Amino acid sequence: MRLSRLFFTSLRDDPADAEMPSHRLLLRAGYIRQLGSGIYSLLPLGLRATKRVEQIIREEIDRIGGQEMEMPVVHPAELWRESGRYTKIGPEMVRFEDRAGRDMVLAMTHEEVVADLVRDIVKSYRQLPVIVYHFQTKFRDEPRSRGGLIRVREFVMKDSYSIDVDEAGLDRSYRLHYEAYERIFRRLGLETVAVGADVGIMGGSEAHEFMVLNEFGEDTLVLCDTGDYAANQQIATMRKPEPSAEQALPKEEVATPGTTTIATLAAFLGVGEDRTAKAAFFVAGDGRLVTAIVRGDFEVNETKLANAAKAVGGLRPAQVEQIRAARMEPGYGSPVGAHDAFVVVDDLAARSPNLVAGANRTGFHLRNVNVGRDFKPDVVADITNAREGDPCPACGKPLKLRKGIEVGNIFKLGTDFTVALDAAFLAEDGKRVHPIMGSYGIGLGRNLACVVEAHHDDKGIVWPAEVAPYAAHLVSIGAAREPRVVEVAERLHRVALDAGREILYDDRDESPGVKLTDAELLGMPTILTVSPRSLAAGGVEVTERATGERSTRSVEEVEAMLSGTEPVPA
RNA sequence: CGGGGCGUAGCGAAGCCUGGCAUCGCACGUGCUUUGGGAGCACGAGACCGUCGGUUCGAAUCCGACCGCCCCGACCA
Repeated sequence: MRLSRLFFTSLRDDPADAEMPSHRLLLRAGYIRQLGSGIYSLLPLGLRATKRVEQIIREEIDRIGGQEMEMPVVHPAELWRESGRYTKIGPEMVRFEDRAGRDMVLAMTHEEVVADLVRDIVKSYRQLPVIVYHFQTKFRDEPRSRGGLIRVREFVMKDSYSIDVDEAGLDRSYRLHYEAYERIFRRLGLETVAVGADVGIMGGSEAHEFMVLNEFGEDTLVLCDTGDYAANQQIATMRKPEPSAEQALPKEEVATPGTTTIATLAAFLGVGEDRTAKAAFFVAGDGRLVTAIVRGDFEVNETKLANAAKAVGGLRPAQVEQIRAARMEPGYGSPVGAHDAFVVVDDLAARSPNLVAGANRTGFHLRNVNVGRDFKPDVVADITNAREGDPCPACGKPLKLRKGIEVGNIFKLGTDFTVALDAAFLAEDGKRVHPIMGSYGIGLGRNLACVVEAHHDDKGIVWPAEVAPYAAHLVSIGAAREPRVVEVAERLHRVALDAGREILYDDRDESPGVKLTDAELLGMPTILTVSPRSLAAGGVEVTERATGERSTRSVEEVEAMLSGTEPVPA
């Protein structure tokens, strides 16, 4: 590909609103352009790199028996009503009507369509197991997109779906994907850690997220150095300290003016934060107020809380009026004397005696509050966030908190979708059975961005060979002065083309500085420089982008490399 | 949705406070020179100053509303 013809332009200056290296570099090097918030065009270079990511994924999913197909982006809303997600999912799903007034949605994911196809096609256990997958556009109207390609609203995802006869089959499909993902990320040059994760709107029983550690990551990971524990903070557990063993003392009210936070309260009373109870207020799907109580030295984990309070439905932060309606006072709140609130207490707080808790009266707290004696919890569960340094639940060593970007996920869905759509097959014993599904996603653009995050330097992108849009970047220098430069460069380009291994050829009439700088910015693994100087030195200067290592090879040698009789240097 | 910030040429910015000819660098076009690390000179093209409304003799500048984008939070497979 001649750079003079390529639909592309590089930017000399960093775009003002790009913060992450991948965003900055993909923009500057002419791989992507933004159309709107969270909506990007892939320019020719960007598409080529994405196709290479796609091909790696395709090969690895094919290898575990996946069958590629393609499902639509626009779905009849009816299908989503059948699964129950039409109402369960909020405004992140785009809904509209077609000309006939039928309700339609833009696909956020494809479990419904797969279940619908299974209902149509799978009649017998003999047809299972099956893994199907496709690369398809998803649209999710995220409340906030960010980080260039890291979090967008429209993106292409590889989503695969396993359909199995029983749990053992699902375990196998899940394991196959786990292993395929490890191979995919290794080939992409990404170091990942698989963490246990919340199942979210997918439902089901088990999920892992493959995470790349990155300071711009949106998820917090809880990791143990020994490698025996890794989980998303949303579900991470830890060993909790043993509360002091003491007798329950009589409750007493104490004036604590201006202490609306645990820190100010503990300081005012001269006690540790671990001797206080913290209240957080939410409103459940059914409108009830949910009060979460944790010890003051811990924080409420909303995912765990939502799972513990499942009985009352999804949670939203409560308004002041709603808290007061339940006879509690924000800043000085506790379930003592409250009414009509669903109370979830953390297991540690429940076991900790004589805590300081809100008196539900501005400027006052209660000493020696004891859960069970002074108020009754509806649920006692682990609802706190793991903290840096908390003991690992597996081995007791201190846990670490790290930021990560989710590059892939795998879910055990179970039979939720097949039951909802009544997709069933006849088992060996003649009984109607709902197959068990799994779903497995990898976002292409996000992975591309993560590759750049992991493979760049101060000059530009440094593509791993497997992802590079072109294996080599040929630069001609001094072409105007020396006809032989053009001759050699053109011949090398021709040779590569004829061998079906197209390279990027900078034939532009630009200064050497511009061309070399662009070559480094664009990031192909090998830079081939043809100039009067290189010809005088015996041929073509070959630079490995990753190491900066340079050597001069004869024209014939380079021709051989490009025509494939020798591997293309990488 | 809450908090903060920003919208001036393709990119990056100044001008706005204190109203009075639309400014700079890079990029772009033409010509000459130059050619191994973002070249030089000359000439040139390119902006309804995000949109709408208001104030004013006069608005990029002041006021109001709206739209868009970025960052933090909430949210999220």
